[in-house]
Amino acid sequence: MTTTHNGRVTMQQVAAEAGVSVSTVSKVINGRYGVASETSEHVNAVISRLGYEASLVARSLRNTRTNVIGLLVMDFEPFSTEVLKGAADAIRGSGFELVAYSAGGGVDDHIGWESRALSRVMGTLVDGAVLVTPTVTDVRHTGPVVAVDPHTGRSSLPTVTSDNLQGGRLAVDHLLGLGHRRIGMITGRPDLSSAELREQGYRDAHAAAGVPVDESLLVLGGYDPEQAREASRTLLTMAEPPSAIFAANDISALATLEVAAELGIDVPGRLSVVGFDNIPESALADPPLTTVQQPMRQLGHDAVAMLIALISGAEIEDTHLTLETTMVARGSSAAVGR
Amino acid sequence: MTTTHNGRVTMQQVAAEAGVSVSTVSKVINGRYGVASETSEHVNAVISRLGYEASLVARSLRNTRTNVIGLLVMDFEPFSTEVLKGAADAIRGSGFELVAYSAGGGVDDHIGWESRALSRVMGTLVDGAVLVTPTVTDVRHTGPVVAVDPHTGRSSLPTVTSDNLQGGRLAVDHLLGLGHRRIGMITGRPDLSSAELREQGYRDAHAAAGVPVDESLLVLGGYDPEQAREASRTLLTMAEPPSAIFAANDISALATLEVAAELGIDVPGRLSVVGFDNIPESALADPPLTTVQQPMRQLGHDAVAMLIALISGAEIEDTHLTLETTMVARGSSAAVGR
DNA sequence: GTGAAAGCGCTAACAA
DNA sequence: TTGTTAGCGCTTTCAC
Repeated sequence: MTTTHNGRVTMQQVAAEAGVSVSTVSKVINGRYGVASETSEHVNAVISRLGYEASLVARSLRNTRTNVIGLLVMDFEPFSTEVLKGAADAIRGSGFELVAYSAGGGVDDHIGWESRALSRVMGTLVDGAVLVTPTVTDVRHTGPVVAVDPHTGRSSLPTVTSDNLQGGRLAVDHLLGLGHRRIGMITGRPDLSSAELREQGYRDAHAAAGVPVDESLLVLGGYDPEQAREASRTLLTMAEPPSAIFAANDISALATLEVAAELGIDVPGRLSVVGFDNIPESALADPPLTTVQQPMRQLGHDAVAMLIALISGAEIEDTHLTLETTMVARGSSAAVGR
Repeated sequence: MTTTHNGRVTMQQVAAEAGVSVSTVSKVINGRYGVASETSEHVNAVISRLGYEASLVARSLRNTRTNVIGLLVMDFEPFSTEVLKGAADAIRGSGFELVAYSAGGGVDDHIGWESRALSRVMGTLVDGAVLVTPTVTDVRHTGPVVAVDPHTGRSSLPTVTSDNLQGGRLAVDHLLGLGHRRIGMITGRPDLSSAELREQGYRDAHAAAGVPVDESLLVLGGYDPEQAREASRTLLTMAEPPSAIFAANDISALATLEVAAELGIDVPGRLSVVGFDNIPESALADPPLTTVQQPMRQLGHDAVAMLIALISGAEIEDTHLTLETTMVARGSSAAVGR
């Protein structure tokens, strides 16, 4: 009995043990016709005795179809894991399996990680992929792909996203309604359409209220906690600091809360903070974060549903889904000067 | 130029385009010696022009080492995704990539999914795997494996888990301290050591306080929301219902909260509820859930760290890590009869 | 310095 | 009904 480098049981070994050829074993496993029921039973017995299971990799290499869907993320942070939960909801009972793949998040990988990840898995490991916050508009078309929270610009990819413009307005209208007139913004990842639109919502809200925008109050946060800390510090140590800050995502808002605490600034007494996403962690903050809720799980769910339809060759009427956002008022925002 | 069934660019195509052989392309990619720098440059140019990236699958099939670590879960629910976040933390900068694989969660897959998943990926796709809440004590040893929140019984696998006995005691001591004497328990998945120990903690706390345990007050919840709803209903519609319920995990506690609301039972006025895990969602509940915090991300982090050490062939002193739990009092528990 | 050939574990067309 | 063979995309001897 030949043994592989590692302990894995291969089809070879099953065949040898059962005294048949590999192809017979293959036929038994895949339920192909033309195998004597006796042989079949015997082979199955050997299979379960040896605990054999076909290698996903070898099978993928050979077959066009793998029945595996990939969810490609740059990193497993709160947003992408919420999307993942939704994707898992949609996978259940679909006959597909889900593989979530993190490209590693190497520094130089920041741009184009999705093309690389896609090339590595598409067509071999997975039948299609969901890309979460990709850094490019287009990927060389290698198979069915759906983007969640896509890159700016007209994308040729099917996309699923939240109504970020509306969300941005919601957040800033909330603050304006509380009497704030000097509202800082920690902006998001400039390459993502979501960040662009949230900022546009900020501007629209100001325009609608007739409040001029002070450009110095917009600081880049890049959806990144470290950058957002910097940005917060910049805003809060200005000569004339804002009385409220709208952060483009919850991670950034949470960073703002930390910086405010470090600087001894009372929230919401002297500073109101509003985030975006409503990641589960936001409710745990002190004070609990006021934020714009976007349906992250639904994003994942709908993206997978669309992808499965695409893989099945269905005609999709609308390949650009936009989901609603809602305001969630918690303890981090209050009327100005209260 | 040969084209594959799907749009993927293969090494074949790169070789053809560059006018060299596949093996030369392979050498260039892997930085092997014995390639003219001129050729190398040319090939690299073609590679980036075509956007080629080696297929993870084909490469895995050929190589023993893949530098990919697998995290195998039955389903992506709050607990496993928290573990995943921690695993991602540990992966960063390690040189490994992370693939999270959900076995699909088919009904008949409930037992033994991990053996199957493991066979499918180990030795080909991944160099080692973290198993989250496996249903078996032992897996045929196919390579480095670490279990998080393992099965009951002495496991031959390295494990990382929380101090569930202490956690169970913490929860019930908390309730006893509030004056509760009739405390129901919604138990967890009977095959998991965590569930067993949490229940033991419940019993120990009672014994220490000299309060007898009413066996009819322990109902199976299986860590499952649906089962936990049933269990809650059973407990709350008893002739003499408990004044407090300790649920073996937050998912179950959240279900209890729902059932209580449906039955018009005020929490914490007439019923106190304590969970276990402190998943982010627990703080969002109404009322916010009192719970035992276990370091889920740390579990994932430590499991991956141990796994990497194992893969590197390091000698591990202690292969059974146990992490501390702490009590988090929120709004769902209060003094009895208040 | 380069390419031809074998083989990783599997499936499918074809022969026996 | 069964086995032989070729080949999926890649890496690695080993000739040239």
